[in-house]
Amino acid sequence: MAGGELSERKKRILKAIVDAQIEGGGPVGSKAILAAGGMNCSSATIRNEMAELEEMGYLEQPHASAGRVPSELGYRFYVDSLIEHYAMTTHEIAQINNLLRVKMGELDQILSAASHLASNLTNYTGIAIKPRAGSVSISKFEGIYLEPDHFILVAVASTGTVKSKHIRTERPISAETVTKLAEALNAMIAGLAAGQITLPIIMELETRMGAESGTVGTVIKVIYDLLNELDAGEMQVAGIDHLLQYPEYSDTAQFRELLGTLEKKDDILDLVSTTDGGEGDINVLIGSESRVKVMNNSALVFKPIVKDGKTLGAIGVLGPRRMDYAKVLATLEGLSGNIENLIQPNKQLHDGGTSDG
Amino acid sequence: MAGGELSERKKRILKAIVDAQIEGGGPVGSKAILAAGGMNCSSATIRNEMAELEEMGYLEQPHASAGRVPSELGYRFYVDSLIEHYAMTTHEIAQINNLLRVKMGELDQILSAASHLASNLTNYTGIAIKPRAGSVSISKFEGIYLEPDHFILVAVASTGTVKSKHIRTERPISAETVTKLAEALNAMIAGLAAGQITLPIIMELETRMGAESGTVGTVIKVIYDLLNELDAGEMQVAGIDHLLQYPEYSDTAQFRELLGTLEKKDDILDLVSTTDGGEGDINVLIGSESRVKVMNNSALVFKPIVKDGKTLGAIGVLGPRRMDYAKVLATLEGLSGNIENLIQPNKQLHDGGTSDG
DNA sequence: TTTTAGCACTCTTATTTGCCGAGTGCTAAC
DNA sequence: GTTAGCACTCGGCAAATAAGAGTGCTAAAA
Repeated sequence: MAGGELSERKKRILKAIVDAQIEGGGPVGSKAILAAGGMNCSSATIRNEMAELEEMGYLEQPHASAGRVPSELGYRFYVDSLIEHYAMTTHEIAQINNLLRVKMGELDQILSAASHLASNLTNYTGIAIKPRAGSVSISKFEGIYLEPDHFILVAVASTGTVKSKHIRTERPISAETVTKLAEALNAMIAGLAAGQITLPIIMELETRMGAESGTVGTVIKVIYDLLNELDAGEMQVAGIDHLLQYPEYSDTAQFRELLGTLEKKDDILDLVSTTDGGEGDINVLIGSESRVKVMNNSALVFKPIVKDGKTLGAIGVLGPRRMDYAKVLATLEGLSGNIENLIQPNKQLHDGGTSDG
Repeated sequence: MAGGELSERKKRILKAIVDAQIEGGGPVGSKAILAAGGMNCSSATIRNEMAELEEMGYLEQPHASAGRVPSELGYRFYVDSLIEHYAMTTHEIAQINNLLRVKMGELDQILSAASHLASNLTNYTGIAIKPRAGSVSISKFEGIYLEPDHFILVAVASTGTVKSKHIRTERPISAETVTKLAEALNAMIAGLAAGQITLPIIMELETRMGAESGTVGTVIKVIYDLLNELDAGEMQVAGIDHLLQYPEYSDTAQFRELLGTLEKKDDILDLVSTTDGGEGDINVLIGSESRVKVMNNSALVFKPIVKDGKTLGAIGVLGPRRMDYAKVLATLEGLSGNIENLIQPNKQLHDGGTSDG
């Protein structure tokens, strides 16, 4: 892991192999490395070195007469120690700035736009996530009266997310009752996580509503649902089709499984929600490091979006294990920086007086 | 088209071919039809009939020494005239009832659940759509004050959809101003489609807000965005992975295009929004009938969800051209019936006092 | 001790060839 | 109008062959 255990030449060879892998595809042999340049020795020497690198676990050989391929450990070492800084083109930078500047408003929309952008800039699959969280609460309630038996409950979550639910009552209620209900909820339920809404609180709520307590049961159930939805997180995927351009996804059955995993969302949502490489750092999960078996020859890179120390979301990229890490890392850094600027009210870069959340 | 032009025996042969196609896959020959039963003639006669059916355009021959395959016209005739009623199993019915009964609340969620269900019950891809519409308006506004420079605008659309936007103001405003703004919007903007919000109206709105008119410009812009989002429709896809089990999607490049189309949403959203086979009827688009070229060997079946004569959404199924139309039609009928029950307040089947929208 | 050149060997991939069988269309008899 | 029989066609499969890429090893050179 230290990296010091590899001679300079071994590093150079490993890097050459990973680089070739990233653009090319197939296994790479000793002559190809020589041809790539930067080596002042013969192919025989390179062969010897490669044999040693294989023994150390950095390389693998698909079969006896093929070239070498980096192992998971090889990629890990590359990402940790050999990666070069990728300089985004002005065009790429402009794309990030433009799209996100136009998009304003909800974090959902920003994340969604960001995942599309991540996908298009990198040619892999983009992912936008609102992580699972155990302790989301609702900071503000509001009721919107529509008809005598129909109103809407709007809830602003502690994360800033706004959710609403239609509620139909069995007995007619008035607009005033709805207002009163919202006030009561703000007084009693606001700030509580799902687990903290206890029976005594509900009973007090009913007392407070007095004769109009009929809907309290329904409303509480709706709030539970709301909090659960909020806790459950969200995930959007963009540009899955990009993956099909890479031969590692040409196995239909395997790709189908991956598609299923992406649709089910659970696994990846869990993964991102529970993996934290420290405050807002980029995470790189290579192959089996992700614990999701269908992603064993894929890599997932993601970066949390943090505001005031709270993780509000994450954007990521999913691609083949041999993805262009340098480019992906740079893109995600660029995107997340932009997003965090957008959502930090203090740092707001005003453009035309529009605003955001 | 009339169907009368086909002899009873030709119909039976065509039906046998389509049926075999639906479960089996490959082209079907005269002997296979004979083996399937129901024919009281020899394979030679069947061959003769098939040759005629091919000449009429109902069948096609992939190559000279293969069996026959139904043409688009063949499938069309099958769907229009030969299809048999599919009886859902009690298990299937139960699944529909259960899942949709538990799910309550927003149409979005119901549609989403329905598309998943459609996908799982049919083993094709499920689609949930809120169609594009040119004339969505907002029936009710509400403002939620959060901080001196930060409030939320909540809008209830004429379709029942609730949307919200965070708004940050340049100058501090009070909670009362937010309330007043919402009232003014309800008085002046509610009920108007995007195109109807004219300058005079905006100016009157500013007058009405008097000294606090500073945010009107921002708010109007947000409302425009809101209306555009509402007009643009929405689309969700569930169970794309199912498609990969069918050999017609084994061509990676082609499948990739289809995936792209499903992600872009535009084409299909347009298609569903502009195709109306009359009030709430099921639409069956086979192959090139859909005008979307990547769907040329697919079929799209969808059913609008109608409430009070207004189309609020649609659920559909996308699969290979040789899909099990009988099953798909039955499933969509079952689902849509259930959904419409759920959203018709008059017909509400109460369960435990919870409610829906 | 390290590096290099050379060579035999291995294993994959692509291509060719030949064969089998499914299915047809046609003709002639029923 | 229907059926049996038969020659013919064409795709798919499998074995056989050829080509190539890359390795490991040995022995000589630095």
